[in-house]
Order: sequence, then C-alpha cells, then structure tokens
Amino acid sequence: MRFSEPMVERLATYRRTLRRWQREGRERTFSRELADALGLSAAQVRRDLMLAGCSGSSTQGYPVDALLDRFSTLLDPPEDDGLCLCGVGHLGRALLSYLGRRQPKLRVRAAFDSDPATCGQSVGGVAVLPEEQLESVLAKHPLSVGVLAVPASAAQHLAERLVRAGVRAIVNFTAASLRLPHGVFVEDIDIGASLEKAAFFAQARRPHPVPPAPESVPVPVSESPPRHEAS
Amino acid sequence: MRFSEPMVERLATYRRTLRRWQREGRERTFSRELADALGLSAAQVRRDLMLAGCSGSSTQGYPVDALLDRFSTLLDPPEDDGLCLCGVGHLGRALLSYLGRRQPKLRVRAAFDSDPATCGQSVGGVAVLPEEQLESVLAKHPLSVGVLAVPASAAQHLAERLVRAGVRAIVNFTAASLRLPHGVFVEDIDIGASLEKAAFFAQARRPHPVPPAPESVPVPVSESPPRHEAS
DNA sequence: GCCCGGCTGTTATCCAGATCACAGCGGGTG
DNA sequence: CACCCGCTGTGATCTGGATAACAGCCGGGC
Ligand SMILES: NC(=O)c1ccc[n+]([C@@H]2O[C@H](COP(=O)([O-])OP(=O)(O)OC[C@H]3O[C@@H](n4cnc5c(N)ncnc54)[C@H](O)[C@@H]3O)[C@@H](O)[C@H]2O)c1
Ligand SMILES: NC(=O)c1ccc[n+]([C@@H]2O[C@H](COP(=O)([O-])OP(=O)(O)OC[C@H]3O[C@@H](n4cnc5c(N)ncnc54)[C@H](O)[C@@H]3O)[C@@H](O)[C@H]2O)c1
Repeated sequence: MRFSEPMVERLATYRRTLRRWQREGRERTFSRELADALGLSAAQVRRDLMLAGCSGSSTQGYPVDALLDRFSTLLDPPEDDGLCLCGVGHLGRALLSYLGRRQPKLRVRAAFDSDPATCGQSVGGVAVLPEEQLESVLAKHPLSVGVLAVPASAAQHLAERLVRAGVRAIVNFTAASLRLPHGVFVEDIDIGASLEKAAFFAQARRPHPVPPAPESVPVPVSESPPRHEAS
Repeated sequence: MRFSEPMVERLATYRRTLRRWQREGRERTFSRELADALGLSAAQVRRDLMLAGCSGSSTQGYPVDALLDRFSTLLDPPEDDGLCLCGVGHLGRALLSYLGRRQPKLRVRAAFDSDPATCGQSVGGVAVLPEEQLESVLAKHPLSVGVLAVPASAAQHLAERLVRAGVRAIVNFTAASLRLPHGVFVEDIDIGASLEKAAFFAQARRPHPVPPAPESVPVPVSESPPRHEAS
C-alpha cells in the first residue's frame, strides 16, 4: 500500500479539523461532515479513511479519537525528528513564528543563516546558528526535513549539503528548481507563481475586455478552470 | 482555448527563467533548455508554448523576446490592477517585502489589518490601512486578487467581503477552507499541510524502522511517490 | 420480526494532464 | 544537390486521481 501525495495532504487537513472538533467535545463524525467542512466529496473522504486504515460504523460514523490516533501513527515523525530551517530572513522568521504556535510535533530543531548579525539571535524560541555549522549539527542530531528560505541563488548548494547531511525531504520556498539525487522528496512552494496564477484566472473571469493580442494568435478568453475553484 | 491551472503555473516559471536568460543576453532557446532548467520534459515545454500561441523554428529554437512578450500579454494584469493584502502580521510582512523586490507588475496596491498599532505603518512601501476601509478603498480602486494572511477564524468573513468588493481570485494562506460563490478562483497555499507531507514522505524513505501499528492494519511502508520528487 | 433509510466500504468508470511517438521541416554537410 | 540530423508541432496513448455507483450492514420504526 502506497499513499498518494494529494491524499497525504488531505490527511493533514482531516487531522486539523478533527482536532478542533475533538476540542469541542465531538466524539464521532460522518464522512459527509468532514467533506462539507473541507469542500470535498463524502466518497473521497471515505476512500481516504479506508486507505488510511480507519473504519467506522454505518450508523455511528467514525470515532474521532480513533481517527486522530491513526493519523498520529501515520503522520507524526519519530520522537526527536523535526525540521531544519535554512535562511532566517523575512520568510524564515514568519515560519518560525508560525511553527512555534503549533502542536509540538514537527518542530523546527535547527535554524541556520549566513548573516553574522542574525546568528546568535533566538527567533521564536529557536537559536539561529551560523550556516557553517549545518553539517556538524545535523551529524549530531539528524533531521529528516529541510526547509529552504534563502535567496534562490543559494538554494541548490544548500539543498545538496542538506541531503549529504541526511535530510530526505526538502520544502523549497525558492524559485530555484532543485536537482537532487533520486529518492529525495521535494515539495516546491512557489508563491510567486501562485500569485500570478490567481491574477490570470481573475482576469479570465472578466466579462469581455480582452487585452489586444499583438500577434495573429488571439488571446484565449479563458473561462473557469475546473479545480481549486470556489464550489 | 482554455488554459489549465498547472500550465499557467508553468508559464510563470518559464517567464522567470527566460527573464534571467534575457538579462544574460541570450536571444534564442530550445524547448530542451527550458525543460532542463525547470526539471520538465521537452515535450511538455513545447506543448505549453504551442498552447500559449508561441512558435519557434526547428533550427533556431524560440526567440526569447517573443516568448516574453507573449507571456506578458497572457499573464500581466491590466495597468492599475494588483493585489490586496489582508493581514499584515508575520506572513503578511514577509509577503510585502518579497513583492516589493519583484517586477512592478502584480503590485500590492492595498494592505489592511485590524490591529490599530499596525495600521498607519508603511511596510515595504505600502501603507497599512484599517480593515474597516476595505470596502471604500476597493470601491474607489478595484483590485482583482485578494491575499489572506489573517488568522483562520477571520478568513471566511474577510473572503466574502473581498468578493463583495469585486475581487475575483483569492490566495488563501489560512487553514480555513473557503466557501465562496461559484466563479471566484481560490488558490490555497497550505504550508502546514505541505510540511507534514514532506515529513511523511521523508519517513516513507526510511529503510525499515516501521513505527509499530497499534491497530490490526499495518502501517504502509510507503515508497517513492511519483511526482514532486527529485529527478 | 420485517422493512426502510442511510452510511460505510469498495469496485467500476471517467477524465485531465502528462508522456510518448512521429511526421514535417529546414538548414548544414559532403 | 541529396542526404542527414535534430528540433518543432501535434495526434495518440497512458496513467493515476477523482467521481460515480452500488452492495452490505445496522439500527430504528412500525
Ligand atoms: N518573503 C516572502 O514572502 C517570500 C515569498 C515567496 C518566495 N520567497 C523566497 O524565499 C526566499 C527567502 O525570502 P526572504 O523574503 O525571507 O528573503 P530575505 O533576504 O529576507 O532572507 C534570506 C535570508 O537567507 C540568508 N542567507 C543567504 N544566504 C544564505 C546561505 N548560504 N545560508 C544560509 N542563509 C543564507 C540571509 O542572510 C537572509 O537572512 C527567497 O528565495 C524568496 O524568493 C519569499
Ligand atoms: N507565518 C507563517 O509562516 C504562516 C505559515 C502558514 C500559514 N500561516 C497562516 O497565515 C495566517 C497569518 O499568519 P501570521 O503568522 O502572519 O499571523 P499573525 O498573527 O502574525 O498575523 C495576523 C495578522 O492579521 C491581523 N488580523 C486579524 N484579524 C484581522 C481582520 N479581521 N482583518 C484584518 N486583519 C486582521 C492581525 O492584526 C495580525 O496582524 C494564519 O492563518 C496562519 O495560520 C502563516
């Protein structure tokens, strides 16, 4: 059994929703409720839960606690594993603040920067170390996920160092497209491209003012793309 | 002709790469070069360019300038359009700093926050206005894209206000799943879920230490997921 | 006790996007 | 001039994720 990427992403969102419901005292739920809360179909939720190894009863639905236990087993990293953040600039600081507020699994265990003025600071409870110590720190305390929030020009080099230091997944906020050994998982989060995409599909919804095409080929007056669209 | 979401996202990355090459003085390129630079197949690049209405010669490849012109026609919003940012906290500030550095298309034209201490500040050259002025400002100066960087609890309400004020696409950094009128484009950027996904697939790559499944169903020792993986 | 309704679990079907494959071209070479 | 080579443009095919469909179950109503 092998989980697909979109499914694992959905599992994370199921978990978030279920945690809130658990806090509110809800003990059981139905696939339909999760589906409505997250904008999915009930069939998709059921299928995901089935593949995840969860089961429910047709009359009582699924027990919230059991779902959360199962998700912990599946999603939580081993005890002392965690994230390694490279680049504590604007974005890196936002991430540290954000992750500091969350559940204590998947903590940032190490943060590196090349700027001497930044190193030595403690941001969101995490000490920022000089970038040169990356190898020695990870040798002593291996981490499986690296996060890149450095200038794009430094991304490839740092990614290679992370992988050499034992990291097996990289979350890349940089515009650089990383070339890494087969087997390393790369999640690109390209905020710039996402903003441009949103701007494009916002325009595509305009009634008529088609921008004049300078070439012979007419600008496509695109209409609704199917997915990621408000239901 | 209608563009798919992944294709528009790729067009944005083609453009970024081509801009750099243009600055470096390169005048022509081949599908293979773009493909290699971005980790795609040459066939995919050719198909995208074809659908975008670009053409090249089999011996000279594609002219860089023509590609960039075409991409501007397709992707650039009308002159005074731009982004509207809601929530100038940690993430909002990082976005303002980031967007301040980029090409002047797709500017942040308005930023709102509910915190009186934040309003009145100028962050990255953009004045932060009190959230109550959202409607009046957008009435005077319509913008087609809204960006949500507020607490999840405020997201749905703000999204509705944005849409009522004329916004047709929303980039949602919040964990909330937005329910909006059909026709509004929503791009969810769920950083928390992406980090958990990376942690999961990092673990899935471990040789053997399968975490003990408490239930009867064994934990799937997942292997490589197909996409978003280092080539 | 029997039927009904609705929810789960699972199989079958569909579809968009990615990949493959190749015809056509055009310039370079000998 | 004829051939070759490699690139473009594009139809054909493949794939896996999402959707639809439905059998089975269970509890509740009558
Ligand atoms: N800020 C955003 O909202 C945003 C949005 C999208 C993408 N990005 C991307 O994220 C990256 C970081 O953006 P930012 O706004 O935080 O930039 P920034 O300049 O504020 O921060 C970059 C940090 O990386 C550090 N750094 C540079 N080289 C380093 C190295 N070799 N090792 C370790 N640290 C190094 C710098 O000292 C700096 O602190 C950039 O690639 C940017 O394009 C940022
Ligand atoms: N910081 C990150 O890196 C990060 C990562 C992933 C997701 N997020 C999400 O992005 C959102 C913002 O995160 P953050 O770290 O910037 O939080 P933050 O608390 O630093 O900032 C939130 C800002 O929103 C403002 N705000 C609150 N209610 C508002 C309203 N009704 N109208 C306008 N502004 C309002 C607050 O005054 C504050 O300035 C959160 O939903 C968070 O979960 C953040």
